[in-house]
Amino acid sequence: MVRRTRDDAAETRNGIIDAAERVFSERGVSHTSLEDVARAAGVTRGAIYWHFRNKSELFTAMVGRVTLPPEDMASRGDDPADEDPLVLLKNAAVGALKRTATDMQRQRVFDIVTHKCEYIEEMAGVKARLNEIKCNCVDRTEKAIRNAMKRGQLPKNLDARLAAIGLDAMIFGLISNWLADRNYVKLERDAEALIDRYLSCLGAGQMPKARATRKSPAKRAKKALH
Amino acid sequence: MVRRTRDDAAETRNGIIDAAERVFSERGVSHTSLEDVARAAGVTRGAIYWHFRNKSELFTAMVGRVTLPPEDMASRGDDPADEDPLVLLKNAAVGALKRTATDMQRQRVFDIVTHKCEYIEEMAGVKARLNEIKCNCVDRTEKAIRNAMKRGQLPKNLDARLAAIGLDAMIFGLISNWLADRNYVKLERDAEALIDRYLSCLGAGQMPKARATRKSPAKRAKKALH
DNA sequence: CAGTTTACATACAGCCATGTATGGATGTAA
DNA sequence: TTACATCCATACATGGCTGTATGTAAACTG
Repeated sequence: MVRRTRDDAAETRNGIIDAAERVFSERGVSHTSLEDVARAAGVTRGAIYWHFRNKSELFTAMVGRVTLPPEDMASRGDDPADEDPLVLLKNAAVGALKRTATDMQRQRVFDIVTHKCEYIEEMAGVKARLNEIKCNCVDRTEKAIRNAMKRGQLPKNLDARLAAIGLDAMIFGLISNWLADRNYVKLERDAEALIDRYLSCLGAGQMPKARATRKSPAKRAKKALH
Repeated sequence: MVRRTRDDAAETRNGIIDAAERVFSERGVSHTSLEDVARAAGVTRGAIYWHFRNKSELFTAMVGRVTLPPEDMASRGDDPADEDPLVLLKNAAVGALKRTATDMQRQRVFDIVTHKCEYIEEMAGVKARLNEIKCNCVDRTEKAIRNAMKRGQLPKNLDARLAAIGLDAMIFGLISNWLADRNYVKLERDAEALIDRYLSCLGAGQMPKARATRKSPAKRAKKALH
């Protein structure tokens, strides 16, 4: 009954979203009532309805609070001034995978987004955002690949668009599958090898020593990395 | 009120599942009531409760009725007797993608499974099946890659397990993204190029002429295909 | 051709979630 | 210090969905 200050109110709001993350990831979005969220947050539905119009808006706020893996791939070599776009792209991809593997909050939210909610018209807002993130991600990956082509790191006749689509699809698939079953792959351990293979493979046609061992491109990338 | 024969009953049952496919893919699984399904099927809830214990069982039956993309990759070169496992694997992957792009029913059901339902304990049964399908898929892909290595189609030091995981993740990611946005990629048109790139890249280290153009491995595969 | 089972439709009871309305206590501004 | 806005709890009304119980006509069985 004690009325709180503005900061306390913000804390309450964050607490509600924290509770929503936990409960949503346990019971799924549409199977959890706002009463469930309220109990988990130690408040009543009144508090939730004060901060959010309904469950949908709470969910949107929850998703909007975190950085999702696709948009986590910042500075990925899509700037023409980048000197080694291929390594930047690799680091961005591996970093996104590893951060996903270690950041519990991002795990929970991305798990909710991929396995614990249903995309119907009511969710058009969140779906639009996710879609925009994805398109943006592919576009920037494509640019990075194109830069790498210009700098001779990748063959000239590569279809940059398809290469970008394939890479992002693989990353998404890896995270999605891993979230569904952590034993599926040791994400943190194998992230670099998986990305390395894909990227170095793209440039296979350019690698003179490629014949000796498939690892050579990866080694080159690793060397350039440090 | 007209009591039907056994065949009519089976038809009713199928009609219910057909209706469930449509309504689930429109409104999501947990947001559709059995009344919705009944109306769409032209029956009452009584008919549904006669054929199924509850919505969960109806959903399970719906999923069990179709062949999902991962298990659709039959005869993929995982038999040691296969002479050209790499081409078999490629055909299996491309075929699964193309069939997904053309078979409306498989599209609907896989879309429901990936974007229109929530995986909570209640769905443990379906989740377990999907997981088994996925593990089985990766295992067989790994065997095919291993066979290709034995036959000299791929380098000896390839990590077959990771290569299989990467390929399956990419296929899953492509289908999932494409179902969420059909403009994302022209799946049917680009399926072969995407798979070709991945597989030919795996073997890049073995290709003597790889330096000339990245397409050479793909060409070889295509030649061997016919 | 009677009895039984099948294949549904209809009717009923009950809960649970939602949204809103109301109350109340305290911060905040004048 | 008063007046108002903020922040949240409580109370209430409502509807929708579920599961089951019951009804019933036709098919099937002997």
